[in-house]
Amino acid sequence: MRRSYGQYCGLARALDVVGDRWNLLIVRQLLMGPARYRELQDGLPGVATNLLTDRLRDLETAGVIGRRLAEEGNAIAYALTPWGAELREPVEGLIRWSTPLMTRGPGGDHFRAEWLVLPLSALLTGKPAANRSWTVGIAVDGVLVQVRTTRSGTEVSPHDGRDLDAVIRADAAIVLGLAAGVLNLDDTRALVDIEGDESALRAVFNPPTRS
Amino acid sequence: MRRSYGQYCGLARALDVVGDRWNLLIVRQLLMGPARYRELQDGLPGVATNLLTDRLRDLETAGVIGRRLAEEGNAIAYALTPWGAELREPVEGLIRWSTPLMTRGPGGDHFRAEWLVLPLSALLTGKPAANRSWTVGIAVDGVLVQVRTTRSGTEVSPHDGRDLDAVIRADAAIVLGLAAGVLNLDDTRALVDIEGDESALRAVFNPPTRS
DNA sequence: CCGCATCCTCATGGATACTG
DNA sequence: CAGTATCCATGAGGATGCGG
Repeated sequence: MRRSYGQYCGLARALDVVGDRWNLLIVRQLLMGPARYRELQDGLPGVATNLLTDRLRDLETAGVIGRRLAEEGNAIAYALTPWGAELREPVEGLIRWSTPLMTRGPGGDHFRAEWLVLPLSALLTGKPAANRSWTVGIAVDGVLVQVRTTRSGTEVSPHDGRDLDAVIRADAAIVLGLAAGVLNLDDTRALVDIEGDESALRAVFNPPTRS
Repeated sequence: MRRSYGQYCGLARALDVVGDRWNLLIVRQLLMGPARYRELQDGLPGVATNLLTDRLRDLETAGVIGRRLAEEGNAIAYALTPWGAELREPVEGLIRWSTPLMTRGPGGDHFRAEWLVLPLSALLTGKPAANRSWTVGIAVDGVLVQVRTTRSGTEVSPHDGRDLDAVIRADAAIVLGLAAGVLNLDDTRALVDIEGDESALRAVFNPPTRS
């Protein structure tokens, strides 16, 4: 663990635990589900193996993650503890805050379509619910993410094979702009490829009752 | 700025901006209002002057804070930009997450009563509103923080001199436990000193309709 | 292969002294 | 008061080794 701030302040103590470099990105990966060491390394381009090991130990000691035997074979899987899973709220808060940084586009940065699951969840949750259920697919870089809106809320996940009312194919920045509400479908018509029932996409991205 | 993660991911880009050591603690200080260099240094025990200067420059370049002339004299004051002020949400999320780390008590850590304003705001906001307005004082280490509940919400600030319906004097850990709902007034009777209308304190700490 | 541990280099952080 | 300058300790990042 990096040197403690030594302050009796909630933010300082939270950062003593998850403020070290890579820690919150490890949590991001595990918020999408348990993962093995190799999967974490793949999802965190640039992390050194010694750092990843160190951070996993630190987070385990602090009670944020746990190690257990993976489903298949006798390998190790890492997963969030219940307390660790509660980091979803501040992590999604930071993701919402980062919207101005994301709508600039990816530049030369690494990108994995799986990284869209959390931002879409953070941005779409809390929007007014549609008057019926819709399941739409968002295709970025050949990866299909699924958004399901019901009257009780919105959930985002990798595509599980179920029927989709519509699919939109676009760049990540466009998708995030649509989800954040800084872009709308009409303005981006030339930049997106739509199949299926377009009203489903409107229900997801443009809340039905705006006025 | 520390080396970028180089990931087109909202969390990674947010951390590229505010993930460096001390950055979020500087934001914490500025969430309580604009401050001068000296005040920041005082509120961040242990920070080296070169680091504070570096971080202030980084945050200014990124658009999180701004410099302007202070009210008095020709000194410089630092303040959050509108975008920087939006960090309140993720910061309060981290503070709420840190509750288990805080109820252990301060240990040997530095403590300033002003640091209670944000946690109390994060923990008390969103609790069911009382059926009338109350203004209570919370005295820790001789510093008086004021909590005002109205039907429209709860606001926390340093005491501004107005009349208080009640005052509670206790250790910081007790106060945070009460605000987080892991302690209640009846269990901590021996550890707190109460003046004034106790029902005002119950309205603030123990939501009126629990069942 | 997977899951690390070790070694090495260099950038960064921290403490202190100093200056316009 | 509001920072610079300097020095040293620490941590990050990359390469490689190695047991199961």
